[in-house]
Amino acid sequence: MRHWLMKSEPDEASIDHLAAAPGQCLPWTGVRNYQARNFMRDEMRVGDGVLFYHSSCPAPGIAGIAEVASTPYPDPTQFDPASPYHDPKSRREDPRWLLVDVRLVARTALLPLAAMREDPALADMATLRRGNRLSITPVTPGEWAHVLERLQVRWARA
DNA sequence: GCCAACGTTGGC
DNA sequence: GCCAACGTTGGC
Repeated sequence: MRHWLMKSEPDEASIDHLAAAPGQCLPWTGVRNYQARNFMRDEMRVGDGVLFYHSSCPAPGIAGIAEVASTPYPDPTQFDPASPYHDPKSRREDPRWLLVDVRLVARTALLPLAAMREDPALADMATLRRGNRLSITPVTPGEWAHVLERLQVRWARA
């Protein structure tokens, strides 16, 4: 099993939205970056662990734990002209953008970005690297175990 | 609002 | 294929 950090703007999809969703599960819509898409399309498996990260907000940081809850499938928003994620160049016969569903495992206290940066155990985290803008990044087993420990989350699959 | 960093576009 | 221009991300 692999582990991931997935960024979401809480205005759009916060950990609270996830907790309130049917089955505490949401489709990860809106990814329009090929590298992030490829992680979902090629490397994620159902049951993979997810650090749910709040970005572009007053208090950025890890807000909870989630898991990958589906295999990849086409992001419906790419075909919706009314959606901000509409992609007129994507064809239904050959969808450009795929997504996975994500299910809540645990809401946690916020692990603020500043605290992540101060933590030597997280010094090499992909998402903390200079200039990184990827909304989905791999998390190593060590980083995953460390974050769950800090957040006091016990998870059978961890 | 600012700005660094990166990704994408499109002319050539 | 190159690369300048432009757009986006995301912290501050």
